[in-house]
Amino acid sequence: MENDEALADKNSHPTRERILDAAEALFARDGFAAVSVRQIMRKADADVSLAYYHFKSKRDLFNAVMLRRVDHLNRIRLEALEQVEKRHPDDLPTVEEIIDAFTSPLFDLLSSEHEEWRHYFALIAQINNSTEWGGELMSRYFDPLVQRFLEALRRAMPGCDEADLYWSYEFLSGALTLAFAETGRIDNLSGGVCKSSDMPAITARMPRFIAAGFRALCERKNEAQD
Amino acid sequence: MENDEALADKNSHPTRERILDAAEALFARDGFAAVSVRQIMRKADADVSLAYYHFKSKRDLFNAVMLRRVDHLNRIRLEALEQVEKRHPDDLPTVEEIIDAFTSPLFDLLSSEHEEWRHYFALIAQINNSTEWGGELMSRYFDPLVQRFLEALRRAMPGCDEADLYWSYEFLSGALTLAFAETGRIDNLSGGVCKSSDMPAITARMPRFIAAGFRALCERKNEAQD
DNA sequence: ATACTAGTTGAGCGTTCGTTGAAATACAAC
DNA sequence: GTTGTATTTCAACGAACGCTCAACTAGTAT
Repeated sequence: MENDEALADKNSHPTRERILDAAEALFARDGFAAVSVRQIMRKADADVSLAYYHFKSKRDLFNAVMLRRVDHLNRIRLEALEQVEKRHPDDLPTVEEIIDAFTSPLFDLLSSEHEEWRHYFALIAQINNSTEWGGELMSRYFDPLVQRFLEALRRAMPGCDEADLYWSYEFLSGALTLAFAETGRIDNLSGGVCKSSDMPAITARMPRFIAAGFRALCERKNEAQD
Repeated sequence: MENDEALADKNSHPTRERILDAAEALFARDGFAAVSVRQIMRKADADVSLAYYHFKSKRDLFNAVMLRRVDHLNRIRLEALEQVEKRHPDDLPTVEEIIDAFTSPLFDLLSSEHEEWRHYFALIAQINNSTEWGGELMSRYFDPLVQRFLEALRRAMPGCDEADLYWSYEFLSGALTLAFAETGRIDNLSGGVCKSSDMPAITARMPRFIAAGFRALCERKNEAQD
């Protein structure tokens, strides 16, 4: 918040993208309200008023930061699901395979050299857990894709109760966003045994954990419904 | 952010508590940085400088908001765990029972008339998913209690891998905080089938979902460990 | 009544906020 | 070169920020 970080190379990218990169990194670390436009432009190595020339306002800049990545994210996740379904021309994909198609594209983005996505996922975690923006923004960006995945899950678990399915997704969403936020909490709790940034460790565990949860809730039969 | 909400009855509570209540509600809705001290004191119906008399700074006020509830929270959760263990003088509690002891005290707080806790949980959700504060603050407040629960889980799942256990808790933590944040996301996604504020619906589902996840990760045997 | 402390008030310090407008530059097409 | 458009610079607006200080009131004890 106080120290100016390494500022962007002025000739490496066009100004508009440098602003988006700087805003993404700062919003992700400190949140929308805690970051000033001046701070962003200092990091982007450009004049303050350029933020209002390329984007109309601070809020619109925030939206632009979000929209730059959300389309690509939705596309590769949809492709992963279609890939899984193509692998099952006759039978149906399992719950594990569907959850894996939902999560593994994110792992791929973080395992690669693209540091940029790390900031984006930290930002998503903040928004998802925000009372003021969470419900509306996350729905606007991701609900169509999520509905597509829920449809696949309904087929994998026929007769599944609708409320059970939606709540299961809520639990998945919470676990996923926190794990990707890399807050360092697990580093402290485990005394260094686990590291927030250890993506392979998450890849190996989350689909199994989440799929078991879905099964326990949505596949239960002949039981009282609270 | 713009409209001043119903301000507190000046004679109902002492000033110090009115400030804490107002700060809690506003921090929970808009986040630490988005709320000004003036805004808080307007809602508390008290002069700005009283915030700096009763608390030293905005940041210290925030800490006071947190500390007011965290002790009570840790105490009733510990009691719930001890209650479960007392119910098993000879054998061990099941994973479901331990998870239930971890979560059901929260449900009780929200199911009762105490609207105040609702704000607090929304605040916790923000902090837990914050890159800058999440790791440190959450550990400081909750790690001793969490360690106590993890110990019980180790006994319930002997031979459990340590990393599996810590990651399982990370998933639990994410699912729990999002569900309690009541962001309204599930209302949108489900088209009204589910409601964020429906605590009985969560009570009936979360322990089962989470316990199944723990079991799937920590009870697996004779498998490759990536 | 006096003295002491806890609590409250209102004015205002210096700084930063989001945002804007006019002037300057860059770079293309004619 | 001239025109035109896209981008950049610089200075500044009013408003709000976190915070402080000296004065004032309320209550309690001597």
